[in-house]
Formats: sequence, structure tokens, C-alpha cells
Amino acid sequence: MYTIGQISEMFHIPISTLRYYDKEGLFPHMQRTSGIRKFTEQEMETLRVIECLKKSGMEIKNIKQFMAWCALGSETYGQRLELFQKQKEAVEAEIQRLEKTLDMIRFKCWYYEQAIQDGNEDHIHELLPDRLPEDIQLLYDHAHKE
Amino acid sequence: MYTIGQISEMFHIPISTLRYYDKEGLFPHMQRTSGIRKFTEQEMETLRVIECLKKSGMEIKNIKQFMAWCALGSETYGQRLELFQKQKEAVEAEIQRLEKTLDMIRFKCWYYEQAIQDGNEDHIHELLPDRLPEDIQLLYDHAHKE
DNA sequence: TATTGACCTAAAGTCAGGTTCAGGTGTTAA
DNA sequence: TTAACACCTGAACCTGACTTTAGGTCAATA
Repeated sequence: MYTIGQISEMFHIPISTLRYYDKEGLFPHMQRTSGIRKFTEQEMETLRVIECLKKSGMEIKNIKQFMAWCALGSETYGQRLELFQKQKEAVEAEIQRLEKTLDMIRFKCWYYEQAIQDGNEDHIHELLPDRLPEDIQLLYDHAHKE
Repeated sequence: MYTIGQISEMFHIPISTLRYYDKEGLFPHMQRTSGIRKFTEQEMETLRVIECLKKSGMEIKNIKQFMAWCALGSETYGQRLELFQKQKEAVEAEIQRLEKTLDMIRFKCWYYEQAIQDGNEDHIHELLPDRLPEDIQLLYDHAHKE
């Protein structure tokens, strides 16, 4: 049984953030003693799940929904599964998007490494093929005329 | 030479956003005719680079810095390279972080698929080994006591 | 001539996810 | 007993990236 200050230290989360999460309904079971929050093992577990879901980019309101479903018991397994399936797809799509972006950034790094070696961007443009992949072409165009 | 309305249609970006980008200094070379913005090929190229950098999660102020460096010529190749190198590292780190998160989400999907099959979470816990990897353990703990 | 449509501005509003502030309670330590 | 602490609240504030609003210019069309 811990106070908000102890939990704040243990999890390296500001007290204000913990109170904010509570206000948003993320600790549906939290008890109080004459107004003071009591964090039990259950709240600590909830906090670990919150951190996991937040890392995945899930919004507070969906995390709250999840906590509410947990509180309702086995009736809500389906909804909870669906929530995680959607989040799985969202994270997978985000990784795909970032991989594509990474290709563009890598091209830009190569481009400026060459430009620094050559002292200008002209030589690079002689090296480059006439047709580049579409995404790269965009960056090439920009570089060419800047 | 295009108007803001034409560019808005071509790039599927709201006019208000284009004006916002301009106000933030993202088009350092933009000309006007009696107050009206003229978007040339150069601004279109800039816009493509903005979209690329935004996709990578770069903040507007850093994009603005990049545009300013471009305007300064070959003196700033070093800074521009450094900017992209940092962004490359940031995106790579973000992908790593998301891959880890994905493992946790996949576990949760499996967990609820089992729970739905069994009608409860008890059977799963018999199946699970005593020691799980640390990240998974956290979710297991939570599930066990909810 | 009037009104429609496309442009302009500054300033305020929005949203998420917090943080800060002002003021209040209750318990322990000198 | 008074000061320091740790807790509490509601409300205002903050940041980033826009969006909306209110009001104004200017050219072309009915």
C-alpha cells in the first residue's frame, strides 16, 4: 500500500501525472483513506499496463475504456481482444510508414555526404540515374533546385 | 506558378495549413503579387520535403531550420547532414521501440484469444511458464489479478 | 451595380496530454 | 505552537500543430 509520492518515485512519473490519470478514470478500483489515494499492487499493475499501452501510442481514452472492460470481467474479453488487435494493426502500419521514411532519410544522408565530399551538389546529379524511385525523386528534385 | 487554392487541391493540404507553414517560415523564398502568394516549382519541392520530414516525426521548427540552411547554400551541408543523421537515429530508435511494444500487444492478443476459448483466464495461467520475459511478465501479472 | 468567389490578416479556438498555481487539510518534529 | 511536509482540489496554463472566425481586398460575372 503506497502513497502517490512513493509511486511517483518508484515509476519515475510525476505526481501531477498520476493525479491526471486518476482524474481520467484510469484507476477504476482506487481506494482512499480520508481523501488520500491508496496505491495497491493492483494500481501498480494498472500503471504498468498504462505504460505499455501508452508506448504503443494508444490514447488515454482507449486505455480508460480497456480498464473499464477489465473491471467488467469475462463478458468483455471480446472487446479487449478487438482493442489489442486494432492497436496491433496500428503499430504495424506505423512501423511500415517509418521504414519508408527511413529510406528517404538515408538517401538524404548519402546525398549530403557526397555534397560535402564534392563541395557542391552538381556532381551528385551526374551520378544519379535519370529515373529514381518515386519517393526519392521528390527529394532529388528538391535537392537539385535548392 | 500556382495559387494557394491550386496547391491545396494538388497536395490535399488545407489552405489554412499552407498559410500556417508560410507563417512559420517554411517557404523562405516565397514571392507575392499584391499580397497574394505565388507558389512556384520551388515551393512545391519544399512542400514535398516538408511532407517527408513531417512523416519522420520532425518538428516544424526543425524543418524551418533545414529550409533556412538550404537558403544559405553549400556552407551548411554539414548542418543539414547532421540534422538528417539525428533524424535517422530518432526514427530507427522509434522503430525499435515499436517492435518491442508489438511483442507485448501480440502477447495480449494471444492471451485474450485463449481466454475467449476457455471462457476464463485461469487455464491460460496453468499453461504459462513460471518465468516469462520481463516485459511480458508485467502484462501477465496484471491479467492474473484483474 | 451588386454579389460571388478567391484571396488576405490577426487573433482566438481546439485537442491531447499533461503541468502549474493558489489555496486548503492533516500529521509529525523542534 | 508553529513550521515543515505530504497530501488534496479546481482551475488556469502550456506546447505543437493546426483550424476557425471575423473582417477586409479585389476581380469577374449576373
